[in-house]
Amino acid sequence: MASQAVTPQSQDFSKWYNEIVYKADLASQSPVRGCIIIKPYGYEVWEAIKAGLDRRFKETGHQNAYFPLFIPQSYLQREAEHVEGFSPELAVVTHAGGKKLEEPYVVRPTSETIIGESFSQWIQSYRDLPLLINQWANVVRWELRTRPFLRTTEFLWQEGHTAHATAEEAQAETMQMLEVYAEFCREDAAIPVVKGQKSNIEKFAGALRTYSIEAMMRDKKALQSGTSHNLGQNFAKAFDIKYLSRDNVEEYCWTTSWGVSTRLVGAVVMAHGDDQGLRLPPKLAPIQVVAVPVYKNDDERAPVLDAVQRIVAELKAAGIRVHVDDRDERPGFKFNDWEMRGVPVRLEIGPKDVQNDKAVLARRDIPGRDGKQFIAQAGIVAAVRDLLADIHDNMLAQATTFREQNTHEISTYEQFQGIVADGGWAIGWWAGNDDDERRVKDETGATLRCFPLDQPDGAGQCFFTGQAAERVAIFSKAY
RNA sequence: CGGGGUGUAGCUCAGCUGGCAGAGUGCUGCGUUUGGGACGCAGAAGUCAUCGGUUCGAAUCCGGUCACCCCGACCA
Repeated sequence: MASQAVTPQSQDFSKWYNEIVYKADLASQSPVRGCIIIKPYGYEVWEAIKAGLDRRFKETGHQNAYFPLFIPQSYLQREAEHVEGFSPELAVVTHAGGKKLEEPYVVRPTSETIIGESFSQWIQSYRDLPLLINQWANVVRWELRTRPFLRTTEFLWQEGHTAHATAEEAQAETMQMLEVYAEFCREDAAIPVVKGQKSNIEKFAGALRTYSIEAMMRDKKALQSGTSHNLGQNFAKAFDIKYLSRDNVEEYCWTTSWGVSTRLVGAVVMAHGDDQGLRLPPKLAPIQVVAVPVYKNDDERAPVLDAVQRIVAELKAAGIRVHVDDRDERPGFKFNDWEMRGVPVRLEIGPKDVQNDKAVLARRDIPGRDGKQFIAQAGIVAAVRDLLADIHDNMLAQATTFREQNTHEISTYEQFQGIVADGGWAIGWWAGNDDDERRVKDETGATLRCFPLDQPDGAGQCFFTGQAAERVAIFSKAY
């Protein structure tokens, strides 16, 4: 049951976020430290995310498979950077079946190693390439600090793993999947993202290059919402992933990996939510339209419910996800309750509407009277369909405007510090090295989110070192 | 792993100068209500984190343990 008011975003954003997660019934706390229980309503949002992505993966030629949860510890050690990056956050199984294991198993933090081992067996010839695999799975990373959906010890995700004959093909795949993520965020989640390349410090342990999509949350912080890695030949060499070329020469493959997780649920909450609660983009909303019947007494009840059932049947037949709230509560309570849960459209039908063959549609993205329209019952399916499309467009536009208003070009470190202190993204020319990047982080709390793929023409002067710079970077506080 | 805090009803918490286990909210039932968070009446609900100690008597005082939260460190 969603209940009463929520802490305003402006007062305490973290508190607001936590309350939304629980009050909108997305998740509940679990007995296990750092883990959450994803409740049916939250899981349905994840299922919609999965469906949207899975369709796109298939359309781009990928197939799903499933690899073991347990990975022999020695596998991780085969790629030097990889093991160094992950060892602090591994959960290791040392005992099983009442006995100490000969070799411990690591609970997968990601599957490059065990999938690489398989790839080395599956791939013999250039004819076996490219190999395009995806896995939907759970992974475990023993994080010290967790937050529901954003960073949990166990989480659900997908990890794509591909092998290619050439460096160019691997790079093309890396960029293609980054675009798939960006397109999904825009078209299904109504979240605008910046595609960019990660700095050396932030790149994936074992990758040649890491790319990410970065989204701005309502508190102006950045959330890395998806990553795509060009792994070069690092894992191919560590796992002996080789093929015989057309010229009968043995060559190492070029591999990629890419993933998004249940963190996306958190992204949806923090990119769209307001002080009334969650706001779900129509394509991901488990319930797109909630029908609330309104009546004063038993005489009014029957005809109102008849009309509701008739309209709901029409909407369902048109493939719209509808729910009738026939609980014995007052309408006002239901309005607030469904707003907390983020349902995009509310359909109200009362005695007056039945009399006039009308209905009321209220949209979640525009509060109050301005978001209400009185329409004829005939043609309601088309009206709802148009409204859902319009809500998506409007939510995307709102989020885009918000991001633009809070992204600032800077050319000096002083300006930079001002922007970071006020919240928001700072974008400027950057030529610093790893140490410079760490210093900026230590001094301001902001990290280099990415070098955007869309770069301005020409060159400039680094706002930190004063050196000539070829690229601009986005810096921000991040989750 | 360092510093601080909290464990009492499903949830939020009061009770802590030792003396019958409490409130708000939620839940169940009945009735009145119903176009923006209604109200009345009746009810169910607890190993007061845990183990030990002091005491005639412990939610309350003392000690140990465990768990969780916040800040820091850590972090695809």
